[in-house]
Amino acid sequence: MDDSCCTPADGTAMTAGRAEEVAALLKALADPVRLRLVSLIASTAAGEACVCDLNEAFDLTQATVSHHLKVLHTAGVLDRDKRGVWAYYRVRPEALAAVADVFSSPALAGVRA
Amino acid sequence: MDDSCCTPADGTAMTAGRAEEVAALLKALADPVRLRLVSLIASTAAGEACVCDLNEAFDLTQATVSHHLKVLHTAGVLDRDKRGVWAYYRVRPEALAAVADVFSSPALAGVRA
DNA sequence: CGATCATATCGATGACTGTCGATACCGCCG
DNA sequence: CGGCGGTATCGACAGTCATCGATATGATCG
Repeated sequence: MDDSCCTPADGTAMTAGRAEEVAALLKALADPVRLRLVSLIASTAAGEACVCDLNEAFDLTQATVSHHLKVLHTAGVLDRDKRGVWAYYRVRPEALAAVADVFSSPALAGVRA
Repeated sequence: MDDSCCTPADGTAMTAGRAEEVAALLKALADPVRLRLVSLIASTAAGEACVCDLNEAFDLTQATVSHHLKVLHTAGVLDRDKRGVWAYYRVRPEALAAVADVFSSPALAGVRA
């Protein structure tokens, strides 16, 4: 009867609740436009970018870019700072680090060779 | 006229093409069920799991679990290995490492404090 | 105050996606 | 060979999402 089929999990796996959290964060980042937005903001010398610049970087409506920024902000990836007429966004490094941690953690990446 | 508003990007940002690639990978992972699937498989002693186990771990139809496995396989996150009647999936560590790398890279995470 | 400009919000629309039941495919066992 | 059981695929449906044009909000300038 060899091994029926199963190699049971050892309880190390991610809980359903944590999976929901991580999925929410990933969903915010799983879009080409939003990835480029984050990348653009992160690559500025000041560590922040104003919406006027971001609008011009894409072939999209101002409404659409604003929507993407809102999604990233709601997910905790970006911080908003309105100064005068202009709005500035900056990256929250903890959010990105959280993603890096999940996929560097032995529980996931540590599939021992 | 102070600083009109802009802090221009320095060309370090992610290209549109790369953003598409990364987004495709993230989209495959940005789902609670799929995250748990990957986690379950990665946490097995053998580094692989058969579909019969995975089906029982969720309150979902066998068709739905199979669909999620296909998405992960197509995205390059999982390897499939059909042995006899049973199908075994294992995690491709490179795929997860790729995600970890993107979000550890100075271009994104290196927003200096 | 009124005009103007930057940004956010709203409502609509077309595309995509997670889920299901049903069914097809394919090794296996008797 | 015929039936059985595990897995993948198909078609449908409901919910979500990216995008847009139009409009609201709110700060600045003349």
